[in-house]
Amino acid sequence: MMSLSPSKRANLRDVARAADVSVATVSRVLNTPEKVRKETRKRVEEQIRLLRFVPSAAARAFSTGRTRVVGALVPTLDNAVFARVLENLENGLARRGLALVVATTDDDPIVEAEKAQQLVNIGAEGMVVTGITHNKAFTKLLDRAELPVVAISYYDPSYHIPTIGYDNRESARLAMDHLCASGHRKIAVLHGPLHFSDRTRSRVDAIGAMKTDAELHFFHTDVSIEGGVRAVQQMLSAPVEFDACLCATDVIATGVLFELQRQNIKVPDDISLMGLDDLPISSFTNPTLTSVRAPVQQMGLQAADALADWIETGSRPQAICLPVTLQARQSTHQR
Amino acid sequence: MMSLSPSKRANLRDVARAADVSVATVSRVLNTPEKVRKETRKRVEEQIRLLRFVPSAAARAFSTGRTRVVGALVPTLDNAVFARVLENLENGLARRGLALVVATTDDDPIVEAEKAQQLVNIGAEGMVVTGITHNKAFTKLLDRAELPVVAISYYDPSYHIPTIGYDNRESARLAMDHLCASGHRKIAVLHGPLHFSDRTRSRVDAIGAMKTDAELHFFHTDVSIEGGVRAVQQMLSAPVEFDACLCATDVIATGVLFELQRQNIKVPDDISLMGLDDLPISSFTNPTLTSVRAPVQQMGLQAADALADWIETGSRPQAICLPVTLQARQSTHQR
DNA sequence: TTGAAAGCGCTAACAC
DNA sequence: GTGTTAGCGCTTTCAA
Repeated sequence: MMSLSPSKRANLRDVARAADVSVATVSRVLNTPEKVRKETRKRVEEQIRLLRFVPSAAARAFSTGRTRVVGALVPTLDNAVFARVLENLENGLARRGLALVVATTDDDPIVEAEKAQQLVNIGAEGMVVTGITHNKAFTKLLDRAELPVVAISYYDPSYHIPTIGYDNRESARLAMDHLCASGHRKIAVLHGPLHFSDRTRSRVDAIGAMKTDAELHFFHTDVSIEGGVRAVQQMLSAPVEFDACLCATDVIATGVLFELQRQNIKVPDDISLMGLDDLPISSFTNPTLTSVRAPVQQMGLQAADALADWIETGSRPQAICLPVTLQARQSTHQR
Repeated sequence: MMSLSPSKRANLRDVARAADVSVATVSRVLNTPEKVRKETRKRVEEQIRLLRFVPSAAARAFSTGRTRVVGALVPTLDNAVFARVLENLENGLARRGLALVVATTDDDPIVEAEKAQQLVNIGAEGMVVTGITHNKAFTKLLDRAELPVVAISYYDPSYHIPTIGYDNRESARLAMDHLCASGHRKIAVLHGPLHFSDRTRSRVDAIGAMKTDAELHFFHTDVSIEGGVRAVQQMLSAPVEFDACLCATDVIATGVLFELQRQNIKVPDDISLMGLDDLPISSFTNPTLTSVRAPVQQMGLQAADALADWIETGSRPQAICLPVTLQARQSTHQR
């Protein structure tokens, strides 16, 4: 049997006509099959197959007002910590029947605002953003669109968007406490760009604000293994002999470790090294890397649930602060 | 001035009414502002602001038939190689005004088929899938939906979906050639699950099919750093003294390197080590890790362009085979 | 259990 | 440059 308009995709009406039922019935077969008499249903399903009918998602979204899509704005996927967050966000959202659109911002608020606009344009029902540093255009957009939005990787209960994250300052403090308690007094702090990343800023600020008799020197580099490698040059050419190096992320710390080893500088004998975030790799380097664990898995899942609840019930979630925990390993030791 | 129906979001008609123009004019202000007289436009824009009007993405998608969303099915984000592919896919698609929905499959064809259905349900205009191993439900779905779909990370010009990737067999062969040419004769091959990943299968098959007088032993483990760590135990408890270890991915090789070092086994003096994929980390380990580069960045960008072209022009792309290149580094040497 | 019909909010063809 | 209007394909009352 041939279709009469061979080039066009079949729609509900075509199926209804072919099965000799109303469009309402076809719609029911699709959405609430149990409400349709078995014979009728069979007949409709048969025609659906024959006509290769695929319901139009756009029409459906239009009719129901739901796209089942939410967006996530993250700085990059090229850092394992965000990739892991996303993996868990996606899993959590999928369970709730929501699809995840990923947009990378490179930690640039302007790009972020643009991509956020795109997310609104495609009809995202909610959004996950990273941190609490956003520009005016972004804030305005959210305000207009009135979307459920949660901010992750940061905790600030007073922020106008619910934050579901952890205390970056606390994370840095735990690290410093660990280093100071084990007798380190000359500490190099290596971190990524401060300008756009509030995570980095919080960590570095917290370190600077601590009352300690340790001598602190701050070095700035890229957030990448290579960034860590390069930072070692800076650190070694400083007029100080450091007994510890604290990196604002494990990614940098990994690079530092590799470069120190390459230069035959022993960790932790010559210098203690620690990172923040606790990536999976940190458990396996030689020496294993002391770090402070950021609860990315929980964070991804809880953000997914909170956002899904918000979208479904309209009730705005409370901010959540997940605990960070020191993971003392071999790369630091008593001085 | 108060809205008369305070609880409902304004639509085009409301704005038109308020600005005393027709809906068409408002639509033009939104889509082709240059076609509207400046004064009129100002008036409309004013009302858009006042009424906090946000165009309905769903209605727009319905009307134009375009969602501007494409989906990507990848095994996981917890492997840097896929995270990098996605990063580049997203960048490439964003340039073309397309948003990327990410769905992870865990390399399970059943999950893949389900998530593909979800992608169709949300109205994806196209899809990127990983590899060419898919189940019946998946194939049927694509057949029905008639979506533009490209397969990445694999090259097979005869496959029914255009592949944009690289030759996994060639990649493995380059590695083996390198090892054999430098005199290695007892080679341990470490790889992830064969069942679902055609990339792994191709690599392992190609190695097995080579004419070589080297003695090959195959070991199976998880695709993770920890998997590499554990595989070392297996390898060492085999009744053979290996002079080389070839890992089907750098992720595993990284774990192997760490564990060998921990056990004080020297790479490459005691055993040569190499991986496949060439992750960024491989350039910085000690010793640096010999690998074969998979062109993930190019692949992501080219897949994005090919898919965007296909969606826009309807012309199906040709398969593309990107070159893989040996990156000889310190972890392998002449025997 | 099924059908008729009223939208949902926008775009675009056409008329003025 | 601007207005009128006919859809787009589905869901969802309300009646029968």
